Amino acid sequence: MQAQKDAVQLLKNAGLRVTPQREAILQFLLDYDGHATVDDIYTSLQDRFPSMSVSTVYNTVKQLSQVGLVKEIGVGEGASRFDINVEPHHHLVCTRCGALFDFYLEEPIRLSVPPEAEGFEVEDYHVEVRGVCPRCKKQQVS
Amino acid sequence: MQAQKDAVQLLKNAGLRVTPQREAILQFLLDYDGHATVDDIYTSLQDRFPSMSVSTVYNTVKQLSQVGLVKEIGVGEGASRFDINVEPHHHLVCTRCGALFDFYLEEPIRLSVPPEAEGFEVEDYHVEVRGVCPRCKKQQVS
DNA sequence: ACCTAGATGAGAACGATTCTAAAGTACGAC
DNA sequence: GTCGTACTTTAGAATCGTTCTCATCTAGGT
Repeated sequence: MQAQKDAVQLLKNAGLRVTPQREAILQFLLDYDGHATVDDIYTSLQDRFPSMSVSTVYNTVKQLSQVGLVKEIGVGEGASRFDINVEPHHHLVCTRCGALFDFYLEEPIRLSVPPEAEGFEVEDYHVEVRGVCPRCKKQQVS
Repeated sequence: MQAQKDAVQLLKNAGLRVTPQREAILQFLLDYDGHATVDDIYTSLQDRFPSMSVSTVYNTVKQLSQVGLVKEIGVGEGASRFDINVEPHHHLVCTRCGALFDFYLEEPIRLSVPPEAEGFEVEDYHVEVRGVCPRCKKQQVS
């Protein structure tokens, strides 16, 4: 019950109401090893919450990301993914199978802002590296 | 007629059939100052091609990007944008108004690939910097 | 126990994109 | 120049991810 307590506590600390659905969704993300989509969450919780609506999942992950408990990552094609790792980090995306890996930059980027964007106030940035993951490289019919 | 010749020539060189629609779409992108969406292209060419279908625009931009004549950029929310600038470059996105600016890195990124992704073959990468553009900063009710 | 702001659920609605199938056309071969 | 065929276009349906609506429900303070 330790892990379950954590989800409840995190919600409370964030000032969010604790509902069974939220608790389950946050707990799912805490336990999930990877980057879950809304559909991953929704289908995985079907057993426990047969009547939960997709809207609830969308609402919840949106709120969780607003309070900084999860991070939304929208890379490549298809659905957004949600990451319990909220430290600034970046992603490798496999262009063959869509697999996603975290990575960190050895040093922050240095950018030269063009004249038209003079005064642009940087909030954060994200690097999306595209390529072929090791597994797909093996299966390659090169 | 110089510009028009260019589009035709580019298509031929790329090994694509030259149709009036393709020529117009490529020409539109060559002339367009910025990052056009499919809808920008579609609505702008309504006058000249009243019966052109959105599918044609999608098909065409997909082919143009396959042969490297344009680059698809999918940043932030909403529709993909298409860029005639195919040099490697990156983007500033305004989180308020969605405005998009090109920028270049002063030096390439250095990344440390995590163990799970050992052997990942990098094809290319794209940096998306989020923040507030100068125009929105002025209008801010801070 | 009660009230009420906020959360949930079902399904409709939406925007971007892809698919389908039928009709049309570019362009190489003759 | 004409012909044939593989490729294109078109219109609209279909799909996918996401948001919206609104009636019902509930968490949590009083």
